[in-house]
This record gives sequence, C-alpha cells and structure tokens, in this order.
Amino acid sequence: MTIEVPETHLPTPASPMGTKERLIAASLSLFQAKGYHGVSISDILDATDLPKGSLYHHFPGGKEELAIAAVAFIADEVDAKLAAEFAKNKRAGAVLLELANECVMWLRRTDFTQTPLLGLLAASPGESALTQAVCDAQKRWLARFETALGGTEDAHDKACLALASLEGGISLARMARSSDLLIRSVTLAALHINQR
Amino acid sequence: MTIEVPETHLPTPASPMGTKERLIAASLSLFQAKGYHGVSISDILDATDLPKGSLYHHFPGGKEELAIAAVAFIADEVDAKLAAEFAKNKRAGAVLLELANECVMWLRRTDFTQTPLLGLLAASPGESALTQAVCDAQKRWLARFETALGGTEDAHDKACLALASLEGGISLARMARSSDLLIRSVTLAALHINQR
DNA sequence: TCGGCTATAGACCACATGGTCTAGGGCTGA
DNA sequence: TCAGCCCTAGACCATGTGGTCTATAGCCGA
Repeated sequence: MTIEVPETHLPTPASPMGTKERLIAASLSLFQAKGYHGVSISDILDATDLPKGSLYHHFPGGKEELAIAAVAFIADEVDAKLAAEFAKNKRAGAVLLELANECVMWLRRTDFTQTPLLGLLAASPGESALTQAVCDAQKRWLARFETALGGTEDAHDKACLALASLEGGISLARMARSSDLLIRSVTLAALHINQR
Repeated sequence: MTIEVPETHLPTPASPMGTKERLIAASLSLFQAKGYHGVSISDILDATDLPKGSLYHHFPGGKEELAIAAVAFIADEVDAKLAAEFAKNKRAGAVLLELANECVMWLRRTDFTQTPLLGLLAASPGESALTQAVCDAQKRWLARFETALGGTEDAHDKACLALASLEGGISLARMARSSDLLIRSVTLAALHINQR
C-alpha cells in the first residue's frame, strides 16, 4: 500500500527541516487524515523515509509521544494565528471567517483527505495524555475567542459557537467533499457572533 | 485489557435481540467510543460474547460491512427521531435543542466516552463504502432540517449551522468532559436559526 | 589522529490483527 | 428418525503492529 502524504506541513521551498520536525510534520498530516489509530509507525516511517531508530531516538515514548508533539505543534500554530489576527483589532466574526477560509483552502489542497485542526485526533485512546493535549489546544483557542469577545458569559457562549461551527463544519464539508457546507455554517455563525 | 461496552444501544429490559442486532449494537457503541480503526474484531467479540464464526456468518464483509450496518442503524434512528419531532410542527431550533439534549444525556450516561451521532466514524478509510455511508447519513439529516426550514437557500445555510454546531459542540464537550460547551453552542445556534 | 557522542540504520521480537475454514450443535419439516 | 439447513464454535493463518536492541556512520573538540 502506498501512503500519500499531503504536503500541508511539509518543507517550504528549501527549508532543511531537522529529523524531529520532519517526523512531527509528516505524522501530523497522517493523523489528520486517518486519525490516531488509523496511522501506523511504518506509515510515518514510509512518509519520512526515516528508519525506526530515528523515530524512537527523538520520541522514546513512541507513537503517542509523537502524536502529542504533533498536537502541540498545530495548537501553537493556530494559537499564534489567532493572536496575530486579534492583534489587528479585527472583530471575532472576521477572525473566525479568516480561519475558516484557511481551512477551506487546506481541505481543497489535500482533496478533502485531511482534516484541518484536530477533529480526528479526538479519536484517541481514552484517558490518555494525548486526549489531554487535544483538550488543552481546544481550551487555548476557546480562550482566545472568549477574551476577544469581552470575557463575559455571553462571550463564552459565542466562543463555543465559533469553534463548534468550525470543527463541525469541517466534518460536514469533508464528508460531502464540498467546502460549501463549512463556509455556510461558519458565515452564519460569524454573523451571529458579531451581533452584540 | 478489558473492554467496557457502554450500554447505550443495548437491549431494553428483556428484549431478546438477535445475534445480528447484538453485533450492530455493540459495535456501534465501540465505534462511537474509539473510532473505526480503534476497534478490533476481538473487541466486538468480547463485548458480545460471540465467536468469530457468528460475526463472519452475518457479515461476510467483515469489519467494514459491520461498521456500515452500524452507521445505517444510527442514521435511521436519528432520522426517525427528526421526522417525529418535525411532525409535531416544532420549529427547527426547538428540534435542534431537543436532539442536543438527548446527546447531552448520552454523553453523561457514558461518562463522555462515547460520541453520539457519527463524528468519530468519520475517521474511516479513505474513499471507502463506509465513508459513503457516513456521508449519506449526514445528507439525510441535513435534508430534514432544510425542508423543515422552508427549503430556501437560507434554509440550507441554517441547516448546515444546525448540524455543524451539534457535531462540533459534541466534540468540544467530549474533550472538555463537560456538556456545557455543547449546550452553549447549540442554544446560540438554535436562537439564530429560529430568526427569519 | 583519536575518543566520545549523537543520530541513523534496520534486524529482530512478541503479540494483535483481520480473515478463512472445518466441524458440529440444534432446530425444522418430511 | 433423519436429512438438510442455519448458525455457532473456535483452531488456524499470514500479515501487520508497536517497540527493543545492537551496530555503526558522521561529526566535533582535544
């Protein structure tokens, strides 16, 4: 079986990524495409053309440690993006739309094989550290929206709607193989969020 | 390792389910808890106390055929629920809330181990028949909301928001182990949907 | 030149996986 | 009573799994 690695997180033109980074990037792509359990160590090895020794050298904790690193990576990336957008004094709705737009491009670029953000990672083993990492990422993103919206009770509600419509919309869009569904739900949510 | 089977789909008091039904019910619970790839044949066998022969007798297509049957089962169940609610002339927002409420109870009953609906099943193998089944289910639910909302372009948008906020909210809630997040996002979405 | 270290390389292992196959139990109608 | 059938039962298999281990390549400072 051939493994296709969506290039989403892979090196820009000629940046010589270190081994560790390559492992994180490739595994993130794979996890986002097939979920934690759907990806095997050898999938990752094939995708990176690295031997097993390297993986277990950089991630002695094996698959789970690698997955946690991947989650942390995407969590930081999105968090930074959010921080940057909000720093421009954009309204929350606009930021949500911006983020959704990037997800749409992402979905299209990977022909809907890959889930942006971390929807699929949620299919992680029970009460594990991985689940915790996903949970933390979610909390951070939620907090960004919440404070940007004023930190009130109402802001919390709206932040929830923002993230839910995004993750849910992605799921709908991916299944239907049409970014339309994501755009529609997020646009509507953004509209509501911008009301005061 | 012990497998806990949430009893969600299991027999009511003393209904003697047939072997096939037992397999569908148990596997659905497991798939909803751990995703398609996260569940092994022997997990299902352990949960049902059935030998391999029975499974492959009723589902010669193996794991995937069983998963498809499980998806069809939940698709029908939810679809019927939606039909019944809409038949009462309830407004779409109210139906959404009703559905969300049931999901909340479900989450709590299973201690947030299980995902209601089919969020996790989305982590299915690429372009398979299983993906198709999940996609179909989604379409049917979407259509219910859409027609109930009047079938206009705007109705389509609102239907997307409804489902997205539901699936997304479930994902948020499950990770945070708090149904609060689901309730918040869905309530807000319902509010918006009921506006005309 | 050499010692020591980090990182790569991949053989190897015990075990779990999905799936096949034969055997037989138990009910049915003749 | 018995033939035929549906279903249960579980041994068995090839392959894939996550993970360990030893060997060594390549570098850098002394």
